[in-house]
Amino acid sequence: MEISLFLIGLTPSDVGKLNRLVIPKKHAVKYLPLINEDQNEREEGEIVEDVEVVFYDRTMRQWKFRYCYWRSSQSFVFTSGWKRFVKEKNLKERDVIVFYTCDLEGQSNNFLMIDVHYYSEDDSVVTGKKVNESVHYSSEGQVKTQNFVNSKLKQDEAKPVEENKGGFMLFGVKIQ
Amino acid sequence: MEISLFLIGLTPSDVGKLNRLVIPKKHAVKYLPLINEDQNEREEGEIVEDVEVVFYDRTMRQWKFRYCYWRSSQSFVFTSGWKRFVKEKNLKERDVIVFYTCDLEGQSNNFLMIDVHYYSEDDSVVTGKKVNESVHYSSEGQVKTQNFVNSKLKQDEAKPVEENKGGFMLFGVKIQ
DNA sequence: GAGACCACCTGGAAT
DNA sequence: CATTCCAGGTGGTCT
Repeated sequence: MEISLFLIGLTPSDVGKLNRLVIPKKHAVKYLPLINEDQNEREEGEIVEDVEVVFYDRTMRQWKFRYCYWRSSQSFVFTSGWKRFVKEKNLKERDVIVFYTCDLEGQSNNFLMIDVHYYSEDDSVVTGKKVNESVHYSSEGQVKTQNFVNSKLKQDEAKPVEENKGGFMLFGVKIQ
Repeated sequence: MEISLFLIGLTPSDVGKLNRLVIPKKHAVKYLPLINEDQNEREEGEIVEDVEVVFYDRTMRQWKFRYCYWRSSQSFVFTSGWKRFVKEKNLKERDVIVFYTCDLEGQSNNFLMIDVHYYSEDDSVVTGKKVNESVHYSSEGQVKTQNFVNSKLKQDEAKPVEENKGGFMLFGVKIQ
């Protein structure tokens, strides 16, 4: 089954000329590989300065991003590879990307997935908060956009979808 | 006594969002600390990439600027600290900043001073030249703005004020 | 040469 | 209050 890890609502900068995606720290430290955030960390811990992370989209196309920490702004970012993703997925501000881990019934071939949810005026949006914090969906498990909305994902919270006996859900489709 | 080193007439960019002040090269190389202008300069010459320069205004408030060379535009600039100066002095384009060195009668406590001359329509301006090159004053030693105009400073030229026996001039005021 | 990438910087907002 | 975070920037390097 797939487990939704976190969502990111895209800012103008995320899809603009800066060619980077800022990963909110709370998600970065929780779900992404450990990277060196500390100036004087040079121990055996195998903590590295940056790392290549690999995701798959719904078509199982592979996407690689350089994931690193910018000390000066104390922020976690995807750099290399992000621009291509934005262009080929035609991402715009307020679109939402969703990160999943795909756990295939105890098999060892877990992998990470990435998918996009294009912004629509129809989606209800919590007002008065910035994009990153205002993501939620009003539908009851209804597939609204690209056949891909997990119901009741609210307020940028990661929330596993419920398990289905005898199969698993992948991008809103039940696999037997 | 104080010695006027040079003037800079502020451009829109100097007071805008670029957060930098371009120092005309002729003044930078003549009056400011040597910084590394050359790609392959790595010798013992103690020439550094950038430097913090310290000035004092008429109230003896200290102002620090990062002074560095931008290879891409081949220009000498103040960066860090400049924006705060612009904001707190409420500088606008065509205002003029004046750099002084303050030489206290052979004492070793020389220091650099910075002051502002706010633009006024009354000031006659040489036409047809850009702001940086068109600075001059029409008054005959008359203090016009903020009690601070040194007379006959023309065409962006550095020109020492005449010495006064028994004291020195500081921001247009004779110190005994 | 233009664009992508890289390691920095900054101000405002949130905490 | 001070500190952290991060959206929006920068110049420089490489391709």
